[in-house]
Amino acid sequence: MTPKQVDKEARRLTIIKAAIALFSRKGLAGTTIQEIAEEAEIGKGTVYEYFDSKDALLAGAFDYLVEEMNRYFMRMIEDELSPEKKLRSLFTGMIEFMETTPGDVAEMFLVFWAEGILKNPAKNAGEMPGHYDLKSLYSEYSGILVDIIEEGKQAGDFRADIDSQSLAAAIIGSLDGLMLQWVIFEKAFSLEEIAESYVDIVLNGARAR
Amino acid sequence: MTPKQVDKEARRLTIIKAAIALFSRKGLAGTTIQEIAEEAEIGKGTVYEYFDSKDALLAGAFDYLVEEMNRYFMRMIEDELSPEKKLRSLFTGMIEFMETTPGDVAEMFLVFWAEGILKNPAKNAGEMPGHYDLKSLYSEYSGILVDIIEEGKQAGDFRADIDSQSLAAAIIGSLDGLMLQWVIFEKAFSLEEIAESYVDIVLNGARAR
Amino acid sequence: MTPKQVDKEARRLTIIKAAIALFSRKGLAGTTIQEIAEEAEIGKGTVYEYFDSKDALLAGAFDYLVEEMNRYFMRMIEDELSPEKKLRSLFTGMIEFMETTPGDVAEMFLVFWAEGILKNPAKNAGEMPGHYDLKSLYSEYSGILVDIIEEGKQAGDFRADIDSQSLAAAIIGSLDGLMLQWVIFEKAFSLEEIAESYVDIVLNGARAR
Amino acid sequence: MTPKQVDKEARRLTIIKAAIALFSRKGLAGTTIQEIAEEAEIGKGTVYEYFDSKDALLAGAFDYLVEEMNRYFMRMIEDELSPEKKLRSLFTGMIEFMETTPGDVAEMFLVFWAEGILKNPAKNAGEMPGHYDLKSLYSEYSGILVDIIEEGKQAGDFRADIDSQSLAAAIIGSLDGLMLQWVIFEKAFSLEEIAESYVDIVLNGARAR
DNA sequence: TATGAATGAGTCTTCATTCAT
DNA sequence: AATGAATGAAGACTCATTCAT
Repeated sequence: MTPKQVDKEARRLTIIKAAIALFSRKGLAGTTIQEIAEEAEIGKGTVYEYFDSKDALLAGAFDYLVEEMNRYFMRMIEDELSPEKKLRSLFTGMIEFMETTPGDVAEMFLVFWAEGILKNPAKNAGEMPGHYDLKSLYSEYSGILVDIIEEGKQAGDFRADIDSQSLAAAIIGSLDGLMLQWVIFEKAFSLEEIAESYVDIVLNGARAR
Repeated sequence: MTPKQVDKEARRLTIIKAAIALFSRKGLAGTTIQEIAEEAEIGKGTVYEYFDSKDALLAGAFDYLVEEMNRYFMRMIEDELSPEKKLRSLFTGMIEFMETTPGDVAEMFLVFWAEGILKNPAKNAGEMPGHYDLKSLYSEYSGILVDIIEEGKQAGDFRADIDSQSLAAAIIGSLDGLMLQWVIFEKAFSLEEIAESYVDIVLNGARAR
Repeated sequence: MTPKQVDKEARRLTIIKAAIALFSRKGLAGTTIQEIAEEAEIGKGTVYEYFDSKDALLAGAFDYLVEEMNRYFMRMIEDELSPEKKLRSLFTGMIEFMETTPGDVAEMFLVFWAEGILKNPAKNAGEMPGHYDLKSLYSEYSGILVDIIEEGKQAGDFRADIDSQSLAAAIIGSLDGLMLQWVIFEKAFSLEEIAESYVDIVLNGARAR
Repeated sequence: MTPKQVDKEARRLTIIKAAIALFSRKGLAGTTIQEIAEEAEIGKGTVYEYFDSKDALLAGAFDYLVEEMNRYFMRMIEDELSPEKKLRSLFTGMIEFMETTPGDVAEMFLVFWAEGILKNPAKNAGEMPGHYDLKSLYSEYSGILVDIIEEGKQAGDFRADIDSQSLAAAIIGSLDGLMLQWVIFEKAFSLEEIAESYVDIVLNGARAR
């Protein structure tokens, strides 16, 4: 009566992880479904039982990584830390996330950037099945940062003349830019160290005195 | 040397520009040589008279854009400006460059990032004919910035305890991150405005007082 | 024999009817086993409990429809009608059969023709598991017609110089051709009406006077 | 300046003939583009230089065969023959056409019927790139026949009470049904002979006296 | 030199069939 | 007996690259 019993959620995750491992190393176009199936140790057809298309798989990988990232960041921020501490732990959290999460997270985001923007449905009119939304993601994170910065301005920690939106954008951009250089230089430098100087400069510039 | 030579150079450029127009809109994998030929109003075979392969064409586009960018930035910096002015004009120049140069420069850099890193010969052992070198580019720009920052430290404009390397990286990363958000939000915000706040924060944090 | 047996037979029929509904609408190649299972409201695997293969299922559908058709026609002919009446009721019966039987019978026959002839084991040397036999079917029906025609010749109803075989073929061909046009014109004309004129012409031509 | 010189029209025809040879033997679904390419002695990709898809190729085959058929029939009819003679030569022409034209014309029409009706755009809502139109074809031929029959009625050759539309349909249907039986019986009987009896019956039934 | 016709390697995707539960 | 998860063979189609003209 009952068919083969499988933990579909677990297998779905296996496939996503296999996909991330390969996409992050060879890009979307450079990776075949065949390879993903082999990495996940399943048959090629099975991938299609869980994802409708290669693009849907990429979207699945996006959702997975974003959720992981959220888990990390929310933890960093939710406590009773001071606004400046919160911003610092954002950097720390991001670094920890990138170093802890298996697979090359940074490279994977590169892929999300390229695919998400170049295949943006708004630009190239046409369908884009299950495509993820970078804009929402960045808006969401920006909103969180704006709140923290406003809190800091209220508390008198940050200069009152600072535009929260701009600072939020600057911080997010710094994180992205940092990550980008990290992968460009093949992770040859310590992310912690440079992030430290990085955040010092940005926060120093924002600090009221 | 001969008049023919000039002609060839012009056509080479036409092809590169056609390629940039398309790569920046649809990505490398999403663009066919056929389309590039059409955009350049030449035959498909002719593309191969000027470039050995699609990858070589991408490399050609990279070299072209980098040269254009260099022209811009060197002009911004070569004068007798103060170190801080120089750093400011770096942002200004970048924005001007992106808004002036025909084609979607920012998106094109996205492609360079993704392709240049994911197909890095160092990672994927194997030949990578005519592949460009993001590392050298970033090193070069970093070096220029370090010189400016050192000059600023010498002059007492910047805090002495600042690590020039880190600040340089931070500035470059900021530019990249800014550019990235610009394309993510479909250029809906003013690059000038946000860059202004951006550079204020960074320089404020670096300024000695 | 056992109650289970009855149940199996009923389910077999359900599957066949589901298959007919789909094959007649989308063709053999255009229909998946999955769809048939869904239409029959059973699991995909269950289809294979009743039929060894998709081809066997087509053969099953053929046998089922032919039997239904036979039931119809035999009833039309078995009585004490005159030969001409019998021939007329053949047309009537065929029309009634096509309009009464659920599913698109006419389209289904189109599928049988195409598959039965193009995959004829005699032509494409090789096994053709469970393939039905159009030739026998047509021979059988031809035989029945020949008998009726002979009877009519004996009785002086039909011209003596008529070749029974040829007339039989002509009548069967007329029915098929009529059916074909009916589906080509998407059943936009009345089958009854045209069949009436049709049979008039054929019988008029055959009638002795 | 000029590329490889090829007679594109001739090559297109070669491909169509190869396709007809294979489609008529193994059906549409049973034939691969690879096989067609081999039959035409060209590369697989070349087929796609001439036809956008397998379906477009089938449509091309349809157009080709219909044109060939038209050429035949128009020749049969255009002269100063009597209406009855014209109808007779329609049968003759069809037989000649089927026996003369290389490839299995009759089987090919079977494929056109099945594909053209089952994939009819009107039924299965959706695109149907370059699909041929059986309805138009049959309408056109019906129109021609109606004209001939009307002419015959005018001339007093045919009974006045005959419905031209119906007789036209009956004649076309007869031709189709005849053709169908011919392929069902693997062309084991003489098409000429049976057609002769066939047309005798039909025309006899239509003849005024 | 310029061209586009030819090509086949390579890929996504489908789906009939199998089989563990 | 019933099921649907797994599978891989198979095939349509794409496109970078070659090369005859």
